Amino acid sequence: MNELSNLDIAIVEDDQVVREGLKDYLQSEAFTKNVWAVESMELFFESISKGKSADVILSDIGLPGMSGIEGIKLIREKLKKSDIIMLTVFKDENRIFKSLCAGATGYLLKDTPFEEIKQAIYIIRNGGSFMSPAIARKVVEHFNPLPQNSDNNLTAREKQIIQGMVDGLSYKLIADRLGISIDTIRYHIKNIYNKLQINSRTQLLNKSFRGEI
Amino acid sequence: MNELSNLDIAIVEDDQVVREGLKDYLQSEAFTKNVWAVESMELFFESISKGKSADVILSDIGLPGMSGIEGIKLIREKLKKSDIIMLTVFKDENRIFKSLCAGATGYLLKDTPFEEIKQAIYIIRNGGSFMSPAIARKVVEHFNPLPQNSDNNLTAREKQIIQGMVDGLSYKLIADRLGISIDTIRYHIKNIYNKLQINSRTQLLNKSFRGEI
DNA sequence: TGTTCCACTACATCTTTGTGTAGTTTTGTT
DNA sequence: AACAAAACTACACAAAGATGTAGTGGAACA
Repeated sequence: MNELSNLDIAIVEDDQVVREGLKDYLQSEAFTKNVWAVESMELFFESISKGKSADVILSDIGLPGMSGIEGIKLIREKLKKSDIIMLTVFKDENRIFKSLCAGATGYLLKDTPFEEIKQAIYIIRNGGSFMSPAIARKVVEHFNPLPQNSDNNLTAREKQIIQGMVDGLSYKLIADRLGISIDTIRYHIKNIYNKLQINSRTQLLNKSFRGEI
Repeated sequence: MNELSNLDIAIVEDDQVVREGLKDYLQSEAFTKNVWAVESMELFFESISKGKSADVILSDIGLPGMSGIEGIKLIREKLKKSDIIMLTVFKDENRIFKSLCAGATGYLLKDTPFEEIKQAIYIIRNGGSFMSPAIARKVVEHFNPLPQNSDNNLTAREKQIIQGMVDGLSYKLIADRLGISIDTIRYHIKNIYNKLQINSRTQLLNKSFRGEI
């Protein structure tokens, strides 16, 4: 791993103990040039517009005024080369994915030891990414959701029809594909929609994309 | 972090040096009960059916016969409580996401030091997850893809119409929502489909779900 | 003023989708 | 054999979707 130096680090954290403690720790590290800390996103942007810079931003989510997640989006536009690491108590999937979708490159829980925060900064500035293990688990499980509830008891034929729908085929083309009549397609679709309690192809597609069928 | 003990660990790796080296290392660790190694997935399943067990499976991807990824899917069905960690040279997104979607709970690159593999096992068996930093970066960036090519130049109004389509609304309901006539909806949809070179709502939805618009 | 882009509206027409009703055949189980 | 479930087929009809043609008005710009 390459050595780092001269990093400007910004901390956005409303809890004073954490803010000052982390600032003191990082300031004492040789790889940092300037470490500054503010208690809100608004103050962060104010400092940026006054000329302060930040290679790495450590940001809480629950902040007074603008939330950390909202702040990321704006940071993403203004500071293209900065890395944003969430440092927060929140471990719900909603906030995890909103943060990642907004552009965070790291996600650490609040109880992460300072030494590990430093390691995460190293890793991230070297092109990698780091998440607290529990966060990484949720991210990994996002890609392999638990087997869906199959009590909608679709038959094999019905699943074939659904696939044709998802593939964007008209009833006629699905019928051609399966070698049956278009009226049989309609018959099956009637049953499918009843089982799934929907009444349009769009709803079917939404369910499919969400992994519900 | 809780101490672990009595773990059965299986290694599926066709490179003999890595396979034996890793087996020797893990066997010497106090938290392992039994460490066994095979050179293919087929042999892995053969051993399982003969009564061997595995709490953690360390698996390569490029294996003779059945690939590691195909193996995960089968393992996922047979061994619900096992953790599968990929240990591989491949760092392409295709394989990363296929592995995660198949159910892997960790993903390590081949050059990961043995000590770090051990730490990853600890983390994963304690409910977390661990990925090599470069892998984690690709996973994180998956959630914040680069800004999409916007040269389909949809107008603001067209985007509103698309949103109504994605929400599953009929033309009539979209018209109601926007306070315009249904003929205007049709007019916009004609333009939208021309710009996107599609001709059905399903194709529009597919593009939307893929993030192309 | 003229041009371009955008939004809005209307009409016409054909295709596709969705739902109800009715009946036959096939397959699997008891 | 009887029964249930699944699959297949047909007809009817209304609503929704897709596409072409035509026209008006507003905003921005040269």
